[in-house]
Amino acid sequence: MAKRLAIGDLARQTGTKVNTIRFYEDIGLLPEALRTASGRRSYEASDVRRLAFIRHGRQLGFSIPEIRSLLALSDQPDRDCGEAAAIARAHLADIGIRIARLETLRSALTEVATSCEGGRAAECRVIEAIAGTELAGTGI
Amino acid sequence: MAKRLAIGDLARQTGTKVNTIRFYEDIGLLPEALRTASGRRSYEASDVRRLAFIRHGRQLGFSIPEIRSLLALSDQPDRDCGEAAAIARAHLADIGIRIARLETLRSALTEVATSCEGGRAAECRVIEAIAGTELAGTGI
DNA sequence: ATACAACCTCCAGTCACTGGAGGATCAAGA
DNA sequence: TCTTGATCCTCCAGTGACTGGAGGTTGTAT
Repeated sequence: MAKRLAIGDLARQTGTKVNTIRFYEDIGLLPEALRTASGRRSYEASDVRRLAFIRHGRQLGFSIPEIRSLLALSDQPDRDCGEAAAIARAHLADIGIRIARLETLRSALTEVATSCEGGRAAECRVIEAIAGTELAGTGI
Repeated sequence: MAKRLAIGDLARQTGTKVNTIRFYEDIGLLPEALRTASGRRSYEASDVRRLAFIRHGRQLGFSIPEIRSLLALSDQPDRDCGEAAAIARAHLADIGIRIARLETLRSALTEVATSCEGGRAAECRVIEAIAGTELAGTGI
């Protein structure tokens, strides 16, 4: 039969802490794991993919409700594909905004990081640049 | 004498919530405010600048410990500012990774959205599209 | 004089985890 | 077989960075 993974294996394969996996199960992001006779959680490859997806999504700054809705996309039965497309489009708009914000942030930080020539903090342009940075309206 | 500001004025001038200002005082990011005879906090221009610095730093994604060390640097102008530049560079690297990931997600979702729109029983395998995405060389 | 906005302190809640106590179970070596 | 140490279990408390609210006081405009 297919090889099953203990929670620690799943944790190692996805770079997630064991407690976090149990937390995701608690809040319903991961389905309730099958248990061994002794009560230990037992996983398979699809759990690795789902959890990897969740972790990527979190690293990208999506909230758990947002990830829930992204996951719903692939959980959709085929007949609801139109709805899935709508969800995907809604996220696409959001992602465009996020990318734009991060690019604004990147250029601001680039200026901040490159302007320091070393030396005394009194002349440090990093601090000046942060003091003068306006990111108003970017929603960051 | 110089004009003093109430906490609400400081809040408006810096786009900060009143409770957040009190919180920053609690954790020592802002010095303990002077008080009026009736016990209300009273601020001056330097507090506006310090709080603006804190808020800008937060918008740039610096943690409170990081902001604390940036503030310490500008409070002690004789120290070396290489630390400030290092903090900024670390954030730049992180932002680069996030932008790359979001762009990957964008193209995957575009694929999902367009294939679903085709009307056929599309395969909305969002998890595989994103979970399997490896960003080589990002260290994650 | 009376509203009512703004202030005060203190505390609880949010989100997304993270860590630890206290106890059971498993796998490997002596 | 026994023992040791890693891993697992549940449950609960703590973190970071706020946010909001209760309950009470003060300032100001009419």
